[in-house]
Amino acid sequence: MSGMERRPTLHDVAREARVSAKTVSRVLNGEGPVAAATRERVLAVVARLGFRPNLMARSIRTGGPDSTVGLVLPELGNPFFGALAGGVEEAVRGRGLTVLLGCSGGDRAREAEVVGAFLARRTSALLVVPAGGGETLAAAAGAGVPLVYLDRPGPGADCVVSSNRAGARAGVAHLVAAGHRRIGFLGDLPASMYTRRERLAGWREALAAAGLPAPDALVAGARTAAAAERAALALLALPEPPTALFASNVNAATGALLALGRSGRRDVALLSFDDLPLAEVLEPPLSAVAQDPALLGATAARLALARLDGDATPPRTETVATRLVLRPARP
Amino acid sequence: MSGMERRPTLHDVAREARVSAKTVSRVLNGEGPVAAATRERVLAVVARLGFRPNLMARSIRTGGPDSTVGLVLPELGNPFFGALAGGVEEAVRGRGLTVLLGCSGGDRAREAEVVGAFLARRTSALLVVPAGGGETLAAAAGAGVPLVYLDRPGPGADCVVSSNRAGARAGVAHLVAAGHRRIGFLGDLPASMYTRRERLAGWREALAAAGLPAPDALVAGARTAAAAERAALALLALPEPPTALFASNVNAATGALLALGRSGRRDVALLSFDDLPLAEVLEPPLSAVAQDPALLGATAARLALARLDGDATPPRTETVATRLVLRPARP
DNA sequence: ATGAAAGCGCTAACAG
DNA sequence: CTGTTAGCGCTTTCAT
Repeated sequence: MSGMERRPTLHDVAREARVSAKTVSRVLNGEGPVAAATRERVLAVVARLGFRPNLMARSIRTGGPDSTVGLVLPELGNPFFGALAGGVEEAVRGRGLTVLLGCSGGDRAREAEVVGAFLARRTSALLVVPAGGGETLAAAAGAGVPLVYLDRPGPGADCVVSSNRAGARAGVAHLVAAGHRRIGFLGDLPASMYTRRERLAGWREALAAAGLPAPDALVAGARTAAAAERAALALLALPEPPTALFASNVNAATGALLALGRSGRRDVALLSFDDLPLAEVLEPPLSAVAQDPALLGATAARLALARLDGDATPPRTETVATRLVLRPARP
Repeated sequence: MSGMERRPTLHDVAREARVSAKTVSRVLNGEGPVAAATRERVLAVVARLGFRPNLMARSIRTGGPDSTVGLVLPELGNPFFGALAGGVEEAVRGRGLTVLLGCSGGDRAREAEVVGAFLARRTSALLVVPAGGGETLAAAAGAGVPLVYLDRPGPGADCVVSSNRAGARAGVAHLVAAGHRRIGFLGDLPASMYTRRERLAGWREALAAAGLPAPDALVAGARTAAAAERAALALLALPEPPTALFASNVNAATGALLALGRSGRRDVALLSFDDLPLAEVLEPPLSAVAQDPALLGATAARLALARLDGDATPPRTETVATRLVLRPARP
């Protein structure tokens, strides 16, 4: 009964195998010439002792960044960000990198804290859904760490976003094509938010393209589903109410569905930005402008890896296409 | 134009502040007595240089584990696991720990790989939703690293699960109380899965308690929503079809909803295990046995932290309560 | 083909 | 109150 022993080190292996530490190091890294017999012996001891090289010690000595990628998300309850994290993890694993996960809660101070901790770990790259404007991020990451803004743009670094504007335009255009002339916009709050702004612009563009007015009275905002439900009801109570609603995010869509469901109204069309898992089983099925969060994450990872590989071109923005998912009424 | 300079080290700070490295270290760690004037001077230099202590170097020297917690999930697309990760992150942040995130994809080999990488980083604890039986995990974590199984039990370590059986029993009992005598069970695959087994047991218990038979004919399994839809239709086509369905997970619920929706049947009751975001807006609203994934994660983190704090009691299993969310039909 | 010594950035253990 | 020395586990020189 030995209790919990100290983890074996490279030197332990060296001693047992009767070689020098450097030789063990060589075997482990497959570098330099090593006699086949020696290698066998070393490998045997490594296996017997269950030795695992200490990655931190290695990083320290080699001086390079650690084999982690920092990912900072506003929250994880939202499936969108979960899927995004999955995309990052998968894209990064092939390179032997591990994801360090942090939550900002949408708060700049916490974001700064998390980023600080990541930088202290010498993360090799930083992928961040910026909580604020991202100014502090740009400063922090000046230290030669590739930075990629996710989902929303920021200053002085690469950025990956969905085609919010074009997607919204396509969605609203579909409602227009179905004959609607007054289409309400149910947006996020605060109204200054990047994604909300872009999607609202798309709404305007689609209406303008059809020669329709885009009165502010048809624009409402809410942060929660409950608030969105009230906002939707308010829109429908207008003297000239919309005949269709464009819900620019999941909460807005949920609120709109609640409003329509509870008031029993089946004469108002609905289309949402960001697809819902149960959209297909709703009555009527809900059409949506679907994003691809996993691809968003994977793209950001790819961008960061390119920077690690020496890409020194000016910061660029990549746009991930959205897809209009039409779900006709059931027979 | 300096390009990217070397990150400043503790010695750089010491030199600029005209003190020894140890003094800077003391200031940074708030340990030992330091003259106020000296501390100010050091702090000023730290700020000016933008110095951040290298956490890896510190870990190496102190010999203790790294300030990370490894979390291994089967997938991140599933909101359940996203929320779980959020719970872990939040519980662990207070202790200054960061989450290392890995995906096993439900594959034991990949799981072993990820766990190996985490161990090499000297993660201070391991929280794993085990892909297989967890035998390899128990062995790997023997190395004095606290291990907690999440969502499903495993050998030789702590474990946190939902009250699958009692939750399912309560859900089915509710259907029974509503007068149903033939209640179909729509489960996960493979049938040997822990959560499926437990939920099926709950189904049986509820029926037995009411003196009702629990024929195998009423039990069906599926892995995807599409397959669950077919399975549900098959159950409903039975000579003595069920009048209610108990969907034991999200995919099963989705499939059942599709089956009922597409076939236009409104005479079959449905209740699901694991709540759906849009359950409230469905027609009729869907009642569910809700899990609390964030609490599941937080509980696992708490268990692991206790072990880090020296708790050496035998492994224990904590059960996180489920909650029956009844959603009456709308007026 | 192998090894000895030095050192990465930091802190523990002792001075003074 | 502050500094010196040594050394964590590993890799980089530079020898042999």
